[in-house]
Amino acid sequence: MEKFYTTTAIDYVNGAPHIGHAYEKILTDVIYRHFSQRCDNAYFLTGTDEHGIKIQKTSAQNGISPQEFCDMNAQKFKDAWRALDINYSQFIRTTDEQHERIVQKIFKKLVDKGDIYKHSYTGLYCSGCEAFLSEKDLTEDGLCPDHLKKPEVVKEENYFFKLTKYKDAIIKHIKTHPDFIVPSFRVNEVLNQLENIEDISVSRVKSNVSWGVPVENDPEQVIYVWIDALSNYITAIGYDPENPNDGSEKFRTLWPADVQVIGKDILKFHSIYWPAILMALDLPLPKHILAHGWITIDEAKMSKSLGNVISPTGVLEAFELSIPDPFRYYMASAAPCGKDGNYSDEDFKEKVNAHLANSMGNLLNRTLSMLVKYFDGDIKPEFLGKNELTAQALETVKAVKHHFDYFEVQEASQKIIELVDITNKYVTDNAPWTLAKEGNTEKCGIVLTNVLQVMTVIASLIYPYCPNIAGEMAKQLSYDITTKLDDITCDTLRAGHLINKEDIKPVFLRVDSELAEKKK
RNA sequence: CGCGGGAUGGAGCAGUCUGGUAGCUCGUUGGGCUCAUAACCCAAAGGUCGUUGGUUCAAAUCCAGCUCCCGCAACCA
Repeated sequence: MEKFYTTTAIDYVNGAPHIGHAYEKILTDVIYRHFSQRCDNAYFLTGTDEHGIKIQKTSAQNGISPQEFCDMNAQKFKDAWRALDINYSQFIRTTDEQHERIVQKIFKKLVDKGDIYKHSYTGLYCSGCEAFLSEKDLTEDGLCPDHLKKPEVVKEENYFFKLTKYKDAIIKHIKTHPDFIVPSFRVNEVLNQLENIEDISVSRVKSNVSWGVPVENDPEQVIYVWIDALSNYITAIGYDPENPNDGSEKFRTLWPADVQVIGKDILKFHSIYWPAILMALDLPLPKHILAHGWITIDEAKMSKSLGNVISPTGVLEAFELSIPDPFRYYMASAAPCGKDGNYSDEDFKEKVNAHLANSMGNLLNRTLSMLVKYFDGDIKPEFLGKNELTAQALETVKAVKHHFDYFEVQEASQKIIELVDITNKYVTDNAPWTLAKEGNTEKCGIVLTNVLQVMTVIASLIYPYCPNIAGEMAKQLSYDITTKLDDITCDTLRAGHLINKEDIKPVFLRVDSELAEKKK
């Protein structure tokens, strides 16, 4: 694998980031970090969508300019992602100068090509919504459901994109690329939607929406969200519509994206509108569109113990966590690929304590302690070697890679914990403490060395979910956490002195544990 | 009859295509171990696999009907 390019949806900055935004970023970050362990050129784009009527109105209500408002809110997203260790390569804002300039050129190119045309149409306009409504949106009395006002018949001239021109090509693409839409159970939904598509309006009259990218040579029109927001995935990396084959090196290397992660609510735009735009630009389509589900919250439970957990960092604060790893782990393993998951603080505590502290963290801790106790913290060369446990670890690496190939992030995490459990059982079955007492030094050493060797594999595998914990594990194992997955052969452990007693630290303490209490 | 998914021990899920001892994670109870983070290992309890009927020597699994839940269709991450 030479490169891996992944994106998230860009978030609308009208409000503050919440747990749902966070879920998508964590999911994508885990995927990104995994593939960065499998290739040298992994790239992760995220960002914010900042134009449109809502921003215009909200900023006006707050008495500041739209740009100031966007600056303020975009920063909130960046802060949240920093707190969660979202390791994006680039953060694009649709108000970036480069983005706006390229969007104008994309628009012009599509106009020149004839795929965007000007068309006047008559519609039902609600001044409360400041938007056109279709008849099926209205109440039985023909009123706007939100404002209970009768919409006016208004004639407006806008630009339209010839979506229908690409209908057959998109259907064909979806049918010939069954893994284009992930998970596959969404494919039928999209094919159904495709049956009823019409050309889409891609501009707004400036007098209605002024906060947007103006159409070149037609200052009365502003480019609407489809072209503006969707194209961020290519403008960010230097697409040049005037010279696509000679665009930036970065663009030629990275495009097409390997996976674009989005919420299931915007699947239609990413599996129909976006491919059509790309086809119109003669660009290849992304390899996969991953539509994730929602994280639902048991609000009654949440509000009782945690207060407002809507904020992405709320969970960290509520449990006084200094690292985001447990939250990341929980989120990434909360739901099967594409399905909804549920958050509850009870479940969070249970899973995180059981998997990260009791099983994984404690396994490293108990093994290192024995190494110090029985071998002064030394790895003796004669104890290095492979056995059924290390073979099992290599099998797990294979399985995890396989799951990530299908973006089965939860399933992959289960495989990792399975390996941890097997290893814990291996320790208990072989009882190194008994071997030591019996004077069976060699077997004792071999058992401990095998376990520590497997711990380096576990550190690598858990790294995408828990980068800090993995880093701490690697530190205590003198292991290079940047080791590529393909290079894992279970002989990374080196003979010599490994660790002193005072350097053995729990990599993750149970939430609510006594030790954690003492540490405060 | 719009399209699609689902109903499995206390919770969340796998198993259904390719019928044949109902499995996993977490929780509960008992035991073991004593290296470790009240941890780890073992065992047990707990399910007539939504419902009715059919096919079969045999159905969670195949077929038909029914009930309930959910997704999409309808700009919520």
